[in-house]
Amino acid sequence: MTPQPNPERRSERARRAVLDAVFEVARAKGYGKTTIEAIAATAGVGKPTVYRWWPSKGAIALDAVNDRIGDSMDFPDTGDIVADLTAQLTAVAAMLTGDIGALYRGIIAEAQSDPDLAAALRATFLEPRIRRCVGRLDTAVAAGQLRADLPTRTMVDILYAPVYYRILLGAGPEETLRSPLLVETVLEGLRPS
Amino acid sequence: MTPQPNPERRSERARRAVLDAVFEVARAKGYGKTTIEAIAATAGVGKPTVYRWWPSKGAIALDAVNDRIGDSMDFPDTGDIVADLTAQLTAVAAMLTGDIGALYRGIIAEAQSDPDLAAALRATFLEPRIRRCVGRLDTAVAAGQLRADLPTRTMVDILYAPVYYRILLGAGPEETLRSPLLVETVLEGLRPS
Amino acid sequence: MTPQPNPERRSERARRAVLDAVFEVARAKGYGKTTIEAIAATAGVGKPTVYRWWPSKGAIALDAVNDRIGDSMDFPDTGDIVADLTAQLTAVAAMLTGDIGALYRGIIAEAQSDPDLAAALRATFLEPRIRRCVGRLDTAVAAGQLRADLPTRTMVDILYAPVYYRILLGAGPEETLRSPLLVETVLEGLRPS
Amino acid sequence: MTPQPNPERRSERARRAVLDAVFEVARAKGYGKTTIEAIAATAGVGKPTVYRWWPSKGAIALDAVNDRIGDSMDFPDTGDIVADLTAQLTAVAAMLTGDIGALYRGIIAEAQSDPDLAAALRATFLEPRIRRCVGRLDTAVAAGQLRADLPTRTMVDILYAPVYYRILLGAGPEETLRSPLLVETVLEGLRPS
DNA sequence: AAGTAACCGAGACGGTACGTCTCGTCTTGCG
DNA sequence: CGCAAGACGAGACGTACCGTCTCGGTTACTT
Repeated sequence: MTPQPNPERRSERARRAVLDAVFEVARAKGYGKTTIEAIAATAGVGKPTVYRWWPSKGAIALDAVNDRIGDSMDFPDTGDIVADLTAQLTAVAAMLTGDIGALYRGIIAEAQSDPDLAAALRATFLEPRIRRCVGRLDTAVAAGQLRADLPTRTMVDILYAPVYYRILLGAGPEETLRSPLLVETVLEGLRPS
Repeated sequence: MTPQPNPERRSERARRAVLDAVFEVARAKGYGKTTIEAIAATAGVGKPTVYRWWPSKGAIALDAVNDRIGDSMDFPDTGDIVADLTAQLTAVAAMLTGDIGALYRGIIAEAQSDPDLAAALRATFLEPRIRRCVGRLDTAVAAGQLRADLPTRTMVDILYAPVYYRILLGAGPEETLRSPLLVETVLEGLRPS
Repeated sequence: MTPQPNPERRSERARRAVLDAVFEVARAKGYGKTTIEAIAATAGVGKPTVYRWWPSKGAIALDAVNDRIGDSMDFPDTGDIVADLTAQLTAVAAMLTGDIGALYRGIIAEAQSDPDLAAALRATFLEPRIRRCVGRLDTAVAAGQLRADLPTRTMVDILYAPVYYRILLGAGPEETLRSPLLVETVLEGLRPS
Repeated sequence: MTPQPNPERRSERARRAVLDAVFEVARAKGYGKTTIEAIAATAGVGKPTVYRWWPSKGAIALDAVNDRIGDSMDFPDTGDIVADLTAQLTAVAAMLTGDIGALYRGIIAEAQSDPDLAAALRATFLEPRIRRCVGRLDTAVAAGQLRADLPTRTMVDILYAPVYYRILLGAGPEETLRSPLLVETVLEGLRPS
């Protein structure tokens, strides 16, 4: 979609170095004060190399987050939807308060005024995870564990929303991790009647 | 806390001009590309005047938003908690998708890497409104309209979270305004058992 | 002519620092490898300050040369045109082989593909000096020391040309300073018949 | 001297394409804005091929000028030294104001801060031509047409200098082509007494 | 005729400097 | 003494070229 140079000749070494560097710089100075200049310097890479492959700092960070998370946040399926959701949301909340979360919150912030980044965030990060969650919830609905008269997509929103809300609006980690309580409460509204 | 010059001699004209200018510039170029330089120029005000009274762009925007909203988003109390919450959340969602919302989302974004701004956002904007909401919910709990075994503070989080979540993670306006459905669903979980 | 900011508010400190820095950097690394970046850094001045007042490296160098030479190369008038010209041309040749000359040759080089700089070089440096030389030659013509059937302007060209020729085409200093012999020879052709 | 690859295997096609390209690019954008990148692209040649055979842009241009001029500027010998010099200098002045001249002036400019290029310019271009001129002048001296008490090498300097001087210091073409007058005047000083 | 060496095109790379933009501070009159 | 105006030091921005370095591919010699 974006007109890039020949990706076959791309240097894997440089790609790795940049993705690692964005974490390192963000840890040292905070995401807001992270500059592409510093990322390039830390990675031992020329600035044009960075700009050749990524359109913005946020795009680098998104790549780095995706790369680091990989499939490690896959959705569990033990048959118990409450336990699965609690486990998953706790993992997400933990992620959001760690190193990766610092980057991730920066990405969301930057996406507020960068539509391309917002689209990439949805397409490469949110949608796949939402879809997997939707799949798990569909199973639960089929098993009669959740009400059937509400789109599972909407359920996902209701479940994840509090976690993001608390992180982005500044709740401390301890509060965030009360999420088990949240899950149970929200699930009250999702029980089959 | 911040060492400012004598506020009694402050020019009200300059204050008004700056608060109006931040809206005008943000509307014209987007919050992300709004610079203090442009705000000062549009306001017909010297840059030092801006820096004398506000520590950052976000602080100006927060002042402007607070100034413009005033008490207009006060919480209704018709006795019907469902109607009141629906009305209030719809109003919030509408605000977040308009001119003010653009600024507001910018403030939240900037607060991700500016702790001072995050604190100011909580202290001058969120907390007062949350407290008013908590008050209304306490009344509803007392009236037996809501379950009593959950802190009303947590209820507020669960109710508002989906609105913010959808706005900040890029749902379109149409989706956002499905919030009445959300409210009802969430309230299912808050009903007294 | 060039639209600059208000020159009254210009910082004399910054101006001096830049003019000195161009000499220092050129001495250290050669004019060709002198960058505006290095000039600004050496001067302890921001790059925009440099670009605010000068359009190019050559323009800075030209200012610096003019500033340093000042009136020190004024034309002598002892009544003896041969002695005066010899003195003057020797001084020019000496200048061209020293620190100032290194810069000056760089300016001439840069002017080859920068018409604005070429114009500035003629207007602020060459023309005033040529005019003073013409004045001296006119006196000599009036005194019958030089032929009257040749424009004194052309005489100036013929007299100065060999000095520049040797410097720019790479003659060493020793050769250049044979200029007394050159002057005498050229003057043979300028004697009244 | 410079360690090059086996010249026997050199691609004549690439050589020609580069020498032609430097003219084309310089005509289109001016010598100063001519880049090796553009030369290679215009020539349809890889950058390493250029760098393999030439150390700098100036070296390419010098090769191109030498290649294009060839022997076409050979010195005439009609027996009349005044006519021969006038013809020759007029031809040089004409060359210097044309396409080749634009390149040539660029080479001289670049040579001011590139000693290798300066040396190559003298060795491959200037010296052979000066030597041929010296030969012609020696003949004239022997024929009693020129004074014998001045090294003919110096005479060459005095004769060519005004042409270069006017071109390099920015005199317009019309002035430059007054060179016949110059020649006569200068020759006054070279006549046998 | 096959093998092989080296030049070729293409173009990504680590860099440097460019000229611009915006920051937040400092300086200078004006009211 | 706060104000407008705006120059300043600082430094990141995104771009253009630099000169180097792989890559395959294509000659053109060697065996």
